[in-house]
Amino acid sequence: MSMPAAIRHINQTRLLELLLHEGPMSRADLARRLDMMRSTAGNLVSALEDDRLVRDAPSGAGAQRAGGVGRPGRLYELNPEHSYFCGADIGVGYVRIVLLDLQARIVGAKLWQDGASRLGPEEAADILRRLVAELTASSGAAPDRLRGLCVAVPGLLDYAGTVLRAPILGWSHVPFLDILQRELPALDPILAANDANAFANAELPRLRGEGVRNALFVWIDAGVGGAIAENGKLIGGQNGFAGEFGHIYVGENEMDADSPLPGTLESFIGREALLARNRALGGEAADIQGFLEELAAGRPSAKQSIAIWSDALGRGLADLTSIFNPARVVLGGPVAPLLRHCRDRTVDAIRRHLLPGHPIPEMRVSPTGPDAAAIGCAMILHRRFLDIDENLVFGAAHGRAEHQAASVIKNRSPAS
Amino acid sequence: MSMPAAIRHINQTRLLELLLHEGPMSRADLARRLDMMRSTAGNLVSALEDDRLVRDAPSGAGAQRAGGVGRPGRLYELNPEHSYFCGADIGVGYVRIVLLDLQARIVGAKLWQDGASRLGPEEAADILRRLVAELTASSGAAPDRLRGLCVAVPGLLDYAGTVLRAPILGWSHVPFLDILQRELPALDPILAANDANAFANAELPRLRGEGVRNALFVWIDAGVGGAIAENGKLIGGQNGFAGEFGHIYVGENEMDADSPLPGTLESFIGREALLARNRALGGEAADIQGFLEELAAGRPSAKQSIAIWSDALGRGLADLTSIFNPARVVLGGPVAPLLRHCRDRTVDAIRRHLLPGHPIPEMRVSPTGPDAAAIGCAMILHRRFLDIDENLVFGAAHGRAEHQAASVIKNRSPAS
DNA sequence: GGGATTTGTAGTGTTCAAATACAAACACGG
DNA sequence: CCGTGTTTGTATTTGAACACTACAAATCCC
Repeated sequence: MSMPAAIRHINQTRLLELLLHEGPMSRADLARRLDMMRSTAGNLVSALEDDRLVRDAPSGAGAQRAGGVGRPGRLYELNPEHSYFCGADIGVGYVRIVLLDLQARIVGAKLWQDGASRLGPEEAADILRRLVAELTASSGAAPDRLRGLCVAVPGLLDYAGTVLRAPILGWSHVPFLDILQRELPALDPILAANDANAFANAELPRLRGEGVRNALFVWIDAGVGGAIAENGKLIGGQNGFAGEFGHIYVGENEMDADSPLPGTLESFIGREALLARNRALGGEAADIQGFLEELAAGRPSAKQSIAIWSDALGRGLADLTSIFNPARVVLGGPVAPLLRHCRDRTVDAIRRHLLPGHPIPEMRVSPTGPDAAAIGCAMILHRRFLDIDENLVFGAAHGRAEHQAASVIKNRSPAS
Repeated sequence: MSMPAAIRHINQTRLLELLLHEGPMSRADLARRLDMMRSTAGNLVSALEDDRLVRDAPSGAGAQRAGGVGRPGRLYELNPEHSYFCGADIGVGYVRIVLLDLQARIVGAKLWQDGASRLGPEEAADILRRLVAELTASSGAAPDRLRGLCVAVPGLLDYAGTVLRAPILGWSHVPFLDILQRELPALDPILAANDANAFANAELPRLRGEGVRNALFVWIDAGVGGAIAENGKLIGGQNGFAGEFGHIYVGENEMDADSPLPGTLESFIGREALLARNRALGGEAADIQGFLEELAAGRPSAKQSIAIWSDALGRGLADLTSIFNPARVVLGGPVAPLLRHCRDRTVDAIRRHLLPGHPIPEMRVSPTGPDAAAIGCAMILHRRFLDIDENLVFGAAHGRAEHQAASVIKNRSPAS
């Protein structure tokens, strides 16, 4: 990138991110926050307004600043209609899809369901094509403003978008990204991501708002996945496999007989493992809902099961805490709400396995609903659209392995 | 940073790093590699030459390019005498210190030893002051060219440079960085680092040269520490504690009775644990050297001990591999050479605890000698001196928690 | 209604990199 | 030994972007 253009790109990006995170601001506000001259900020805003990336904020919004002395400024905001980002989530018997606008707000969602059918990749791509078309139409999003699609899959994906294994779906070595790109040629950036990673991306903006930049995300469903945020960014590892917390060793008394790796976290705290232990102890629940009811009813089997669940989770999180030193742990997925009934025991277990004085991360259950993975996928596209393109600024040499897709030439303005 | 200056800073940095990693080059070479005009590269080189940061490469070096058509270029290199970086390592009964020049070459080293004395922090600072003075003098480094000191400590440090605990030294809650800054007021950037982290910094340049950007470093001495490199950079965590691999859980059959956390990796593979198990099995070795001799002699106790050591290490590395997906694992420290006698068994143990097809990291024993931690400390300073200062380029908002010391205003040219 | 205060904008200057043109240094071939 | 081709290094011009200054516009307060 020619160099003056690079610095323009940096300043544009800083301005757009500021509007995203802090809401409507005037040119003068922007100049102060970005530490530049008002004239420069004004120049940038004018250019961005010409590109329709920002627009006048509706007069009501933003609450003109309180200490109303001097000429009031005109407030600007990101133009939500400039771009839309589509995120999806494929599971057993369902496909979820959501649409975010440039302000990262949800403007629509759809759910396709079909009993217990295990979707094949082509079938999934076909459903996605239909859902994307319906959703953009019903949301009133101009089709040429759709800035890509990202699909979450409950399995292991490499950077090339190949699903190496997704046992729940019965997929193995499926070049899913290639299939998607073939079946949906109209959508330009298409990405595929692991579901636990997508979940983490849905949670990251909240953590950013709270100033938390180092966190662990643990997704507990049938299997156990996760992700690691260091300094606000997720870690990928050599092949994009980083964050597989389900296979760490926590003890000898596992429950899930089907587990290919005995003694691992997943075989203690995954859904089937929990329910199997509960049954072995005399319970009858067939799903998490039922288990929580048995727990509420005070059945000893349920109490004992959740105690073991809690101890295993604590053992695993203690290891992860001593490895990563996160400020927070966010649990997500259908099994995560169990934490609400054993938080103290879990924290105690973590503490017991660490040296005295070691900082214990805050434990949270994700407030995001079942759309979390789909939202996270859309967030990946959204962030990518607004991020600084470090390759262009620093030149390719500076590193940063390419994530999940070839470098997109940054051109936020449409061909206008 | 005023903006044209920022882009100048980026280009200067790219140029200096290119000279560092690839050796002497001409202005035309630089222009090609950095994708800029020859005139621009020439301008940059002239300015850097005025600041004495680069100089003509000695005519012998660099082997004027082969296809000798056209006017030959004058080769430039980093001026090694422009800056020196001092790294140190404090252990039980010894203090090591090394000096690197701007080309990251070792220009001198010193070792202070005194039996088994446990140094106090003030005492250590005092010894360091003497060693630094002696080393700069004997190396012929101009004192005003010394660009700081970084000291490794075998214990847990936070970003403020406080040693929370270093049981081997008997330190606890020691504000070591403050003490160093008070006792060595002449040295400007003074940092303190964990020894395993420092070790990792000594290994990073080699990995970079091999194109490995995701790696684990495991330091095995009395205790077990480590570090994680993601995309070429070490991970710190919320307080700088990330990389404490010694406390992950690997089983019930630990050996070190003194270990405060039973069942952890450290209580299986740390030096005392290994030697204790060997003795329990009939061996007599009092140190690693002795153990290796017993092993070479074929004593069953030693064979059995190293098998257990290997299995525990494999169990721990399997967990870490599934968590991080590193391309390589580098072992360092006095106990690391044991791997050479049980590599296959260790790799098998890792594989057994992972799902089939999961990539197994390459296992290496660090080739760096006992100076590794001190060298790594000096490397931290060296890299910091040559790195792009992202705060100045992106503005403070862009993030990146400050590492180990307040932001240094980038000014590579001395007050000349 | 006048003064204080803040916002937005226009014009000027500076610092870069890009582009171009040209002189200098060498190899090669006759 | 000398011209030709090739590459290097440098001088000059041009353009892009921000910093800075000055000033008009809009509002509040007294």
